[in-house]
Amino acid sequence: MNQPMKFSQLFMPTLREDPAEAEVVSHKLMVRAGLIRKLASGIYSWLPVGLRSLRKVENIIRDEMNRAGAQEILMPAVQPGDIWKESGRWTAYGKELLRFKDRHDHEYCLGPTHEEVVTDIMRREIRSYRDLPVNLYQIQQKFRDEIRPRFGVMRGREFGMKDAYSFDKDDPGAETSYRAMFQAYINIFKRCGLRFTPVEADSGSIGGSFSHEFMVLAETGEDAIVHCASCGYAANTEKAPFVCSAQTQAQDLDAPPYSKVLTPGMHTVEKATKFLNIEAREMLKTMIYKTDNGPVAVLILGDREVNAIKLKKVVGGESDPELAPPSMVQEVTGVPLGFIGPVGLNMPMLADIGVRALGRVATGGNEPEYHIINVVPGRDFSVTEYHDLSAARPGDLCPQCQGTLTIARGIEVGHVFKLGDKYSKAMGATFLNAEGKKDPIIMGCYGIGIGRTVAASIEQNHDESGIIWPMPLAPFEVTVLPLQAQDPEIMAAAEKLYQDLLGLGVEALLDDRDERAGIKFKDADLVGIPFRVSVSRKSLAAGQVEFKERRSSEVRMIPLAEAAQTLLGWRNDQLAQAKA
RNA sequence: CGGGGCGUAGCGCAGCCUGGUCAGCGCACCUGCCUUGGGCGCAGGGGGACGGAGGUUCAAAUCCUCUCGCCCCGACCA
Repeated sequence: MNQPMKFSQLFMPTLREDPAEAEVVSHKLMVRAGLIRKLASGIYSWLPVGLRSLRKVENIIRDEMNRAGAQEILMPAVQPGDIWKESGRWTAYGKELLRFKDRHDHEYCLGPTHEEVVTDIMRREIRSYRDLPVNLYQIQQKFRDEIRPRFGVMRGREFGMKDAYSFDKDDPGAETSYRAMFQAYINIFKRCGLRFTPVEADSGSIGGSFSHEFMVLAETGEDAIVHCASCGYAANTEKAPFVCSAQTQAQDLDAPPYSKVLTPGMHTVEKATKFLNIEAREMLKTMIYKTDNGPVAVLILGDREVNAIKLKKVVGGESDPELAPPSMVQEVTGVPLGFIGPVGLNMPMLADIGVRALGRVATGGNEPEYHIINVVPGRDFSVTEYHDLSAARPGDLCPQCQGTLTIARGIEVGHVFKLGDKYSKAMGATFLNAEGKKDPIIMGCYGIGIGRTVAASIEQNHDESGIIWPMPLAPFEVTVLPLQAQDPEIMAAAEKLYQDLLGLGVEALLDDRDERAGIKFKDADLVGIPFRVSVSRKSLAAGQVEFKERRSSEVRMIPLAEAAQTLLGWRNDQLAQAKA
């Protein structure tokens, strides 16, 4: 890693202006500072300086993964379609899976993830419970044909990822593996100098959640997370349980019989509630979803949105439930979009728990151009089951402490997930337990987006002048600037300091270009090297060099003779601090 | 997949509506002088034939058609 590097030889094409195509700071700065270049939409090359930071993230990950007992492997990027058919994902995965055929017309895909491949490895080799547990990981390029690549390396199609897979003989073992990875992730992101929070990504099943996302808090994050200030609870908005703020009410037995109201053209909650002069939450909307187990009706409060992930958990199946297209709605219910209601609807009806909080509601009339009012759940229709089906949102109650949830944005840099026996069962990865009986291996998977972690770090650490690397990710730790490069004395002093730093194991960059001081300063700021040391006529006359910290802008003079040693100490302080 | 925008020199852009010395500006690059602690100044210079294909026209960067690429927004909450 500590390759000597002089600026005059370094391939680091910096740009004075923002690239036209970049939207977010990290993308702009990564291009401007010469870390990356685009080849095609969502496909990037990493140039030397960017690669150095990328490698640092990788090495921190390796270090922590190895320490947690995982072993590194490398699996193929190209995978045969067969194993995907075995797992059932050949059809379930959707368009993000880039498929193609080889010359023999055999089907292949570019791996978006590697559950199938590792499971295949393990099913061939694992015989006995004595062979378990095992945890394997790799750092490799993945390909997902994203609908809309965005934000540079943050949501690319090809991207570097660390993925680990744990194999255990039973649930307690899998839980232990999960916890070890969870802790390793905390260590990793801490060492990367990120401000992050692990977030529950599963709607808390009994015995705790076994899916967490590691979110880096940033304005430009693509994910919304809900957060409770009072107890620290955090969860992905898509997955957070919805705690109904109102108490469950008894049926409103005083309600008059329901009655039809002509509501021509009022096919949205907004229009209908306005027309009926009621609040959106007093309206029950009926959504028809297409699921692997057939169409279902989902009943939910008018001001809420269905969370497809929660729904999937209830209905089961491989693929995500999708909202039924209008034609299908008509076909299944006999009613056009916008007027469906639970009364007289003959199909499975799942209701959100929020519905229970209402004694009487208005709903679609189940007849074109009609709504009905004074509908009492339980009296006028009965639902198949009540479930938590709506997406959480700010203002909801915290599921842990009854505090109020607020919303924040985050970048998902890591995800730990207990898979259970999904793949091992489907692909026949079994072992003989102590009783000599066959059991499926219990798996877990654990991913980290590497390039995304680099981008997230920049998103969190920058100013108007450029990147501000945290020491552990910095492509170079110190840059030495001879301000008058033509002056042999200055150049010699700078060169000596540079060599001394290298000798001490400090990653130094010597800006030996014959450029004006301003240009060197600008580039140093742009690239974000944490420590800058200037050697000039003025400073040299006093036997000193000028030190400037990128982050704090703090400037101080240090004696030239002790400079290397001093910088080493400060650098070590910062590295140690990141670990603590 | 739907909507919108863009493609002119390495980068950032103007020109297009109202076809005809419009191929131009800033930065970068090259040469020389100068300057030397925050992208310095002056002078000179090289580089593109306007994403691609086809068409209209006496004439096309400019108008039309197709095509490729890139970017943004949206993707059905009944």
